Order: sequence, then C-alpha cells, then structure tokens
Amino acid sequence: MATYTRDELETMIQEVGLRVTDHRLLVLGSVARQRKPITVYDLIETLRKKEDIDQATVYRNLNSLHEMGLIRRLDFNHGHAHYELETGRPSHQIVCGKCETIEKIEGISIDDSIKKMIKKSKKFKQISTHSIEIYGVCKNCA
Amino acid sequence: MATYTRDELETMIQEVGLRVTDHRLLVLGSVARQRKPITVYDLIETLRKKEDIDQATVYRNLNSLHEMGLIRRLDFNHGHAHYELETGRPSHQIVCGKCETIEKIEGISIDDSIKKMIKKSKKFKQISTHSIEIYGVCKNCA
DNA sequence: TATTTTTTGCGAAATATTTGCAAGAAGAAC
DNA sequence: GTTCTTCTTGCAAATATTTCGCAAAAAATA
Repeated sequence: MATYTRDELETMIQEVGLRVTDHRLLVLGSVARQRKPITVYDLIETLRKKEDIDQATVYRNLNSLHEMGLIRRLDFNHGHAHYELETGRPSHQIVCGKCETIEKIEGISIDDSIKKMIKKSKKFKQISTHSIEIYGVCKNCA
Repeated sequence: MATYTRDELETMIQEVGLRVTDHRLLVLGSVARQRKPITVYDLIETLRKKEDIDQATVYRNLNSLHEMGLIRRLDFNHGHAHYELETGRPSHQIVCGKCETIEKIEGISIDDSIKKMIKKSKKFKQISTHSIEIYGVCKNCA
C-alpha cells in the first residue's frame, strides 16, 4: 500500500513499545508495501530473497505487530492468514469462494451500519476498526 | 438455528445432487441446529456422542455441503473453520480479537452498500450472499 | 560497560485439514 | 431384487500452517 522510510518504520515500532530489530523492520516494511493483504507464505518467500530470516521469526513478528495494532490480520477462509498494514481505516474486500482471488474495494463506507450493529450488540461496546469480507464467485470462476 | 426433519434434510441434499447418507444427514442436521457458527472440533465432539463417525468423514461432508451451497464457512481468524447453515440471508457477526467470543447480529442490512461495492468491483459481477465479520474487543477482554 | 529483557534460529511439536486406498453403501438400469 | 457404476466411509498416514522450548545473540537501560 505505501512505502515508508526506515526511520518512519522505526518510529512506528517504538511508539507501540516493541524493540526495533532488523527483522521486525523488514516484516513491517514488507507488509506495508503490498497493495493487497499478503499471505505468510508469500511474505516469507519475499523476505528470503533478500534476507536470511527464519519462518518462526516471521510468525512471531507478525503476531507482535498485530497484537500492538500495527498490522491487521485477515483470513478469507483459505486456511492461512493474510496481513495488511493497519491504517485505522476499515478495509473491505470481495473474495472468491472458488479460487483465491481477492479484490480490495475502497471508498464505500458502512460506518453507520457498523454503529447500529454495535448498538445492538450485548458483548461489544465499541470497535476500533473493522474489516469486511464479502464472499462471491469471481468472473473467472463463474 | 433451526431444526429440520429428516425428510427436509434429505430433500435439501437431493436437490443439490449429493447422495443421501446417514452421515451427511447428521452433519447437515447438526450444523443447522446451532444458533451460532460451530467449529469443526465441536461438531465432531457433538456427533461422536451419538454416532460413530470418522473425522475425515465430517471434513469431507462439510466440504461437499459447502461446495454445493448448503452450508457456509467462516473463519474469524481463529485458525480453524466455523460452519453455519446457508440461509440465503447475509450473516453478520462481531468477533473478539482477543478471546474467541462471537456474537451474531441480526436485523441490520447493508445490502445497499454491498451493491455499491460490487458495482465498483472489476472482478465480481454479483454475489449470492455475503457474511461480515467485524473485529473488536469484547467487554470481558476490554 | 554491565545488566536485564526481548528476539532469534533451530528443530521439534501442536493443530487443523486432506489424502490414498480398499471396503461398503447409494442410486440407476435392468 | 440383482447388477453395475459411482460416491462415501474408515483408517492411517501425509500436508499445511502455526507455535514452542531452549540456548545464543542482540536491544534497551542503567
């Protein structure tokens, strides 16, 4: 989605109280750079082209970054997680139920409906941000 | 969600062109009976109290029933799938990002926004139904 | 620089799901 | 009902994804 300088990434990591390490910078920077949510598998592939980094390290960094709210985790029913930068803005995508096509849809807000849902909820008072996955069948598979 | 007679379940299965077997009836009936999406693990537990059924059989039936559109698969970022009956009506739930609490929210439509999103999409012409997972932190975890 | 805490690599383990294969059951045709 | 074909099942083993234990290395702090 966006490219950040090393300094900017460092600041992001410091602000949430995590230690700044080369590997953590790499993981965050790489997730931030994608236009679409990236799978852990692809992320590891991508990172390994440049750096020697263990898969456990990638998983651990994804978890810590997610826990501290810097990245967002999405599933899409594919049996493996996808990650994207947490922008604070909701994220909407349409997902093909047959192949693994994902399309990000921007510019349409459902914030009002979300507010209504939270009002209806008994277990949630508020949510920070939300993401929506709409499942369908893409043109190719149809 | 709802209880169906054996005959009704049989008809549902026949209409999508799958063979009617005791195990398939059990799986579909059990998924249909839940008020909330059920995990495969819980489903197997539940079924095994009454019947001798192999986990592979449960997985294969869930897959075939899902493929034929009788049940819906949901992930919630928990690392394992949940299933619910495919009603043709959209399904909305709020999910806690810390624990595994799920709350179904009924009665709020976002169909208009979904339509707008599909209009914006390049890869999808239409979708049959959709499900939305909103992530937040529940009162307990907050 | 010394100290404390976090992170990393490595291999192994845990979890979730799928698969190959032979035997058994369902549906269709006779 | 019998026969034939195709689908389904059980079982065990394989895959895929993610996590964990532990010792060594690096980051933040004093």
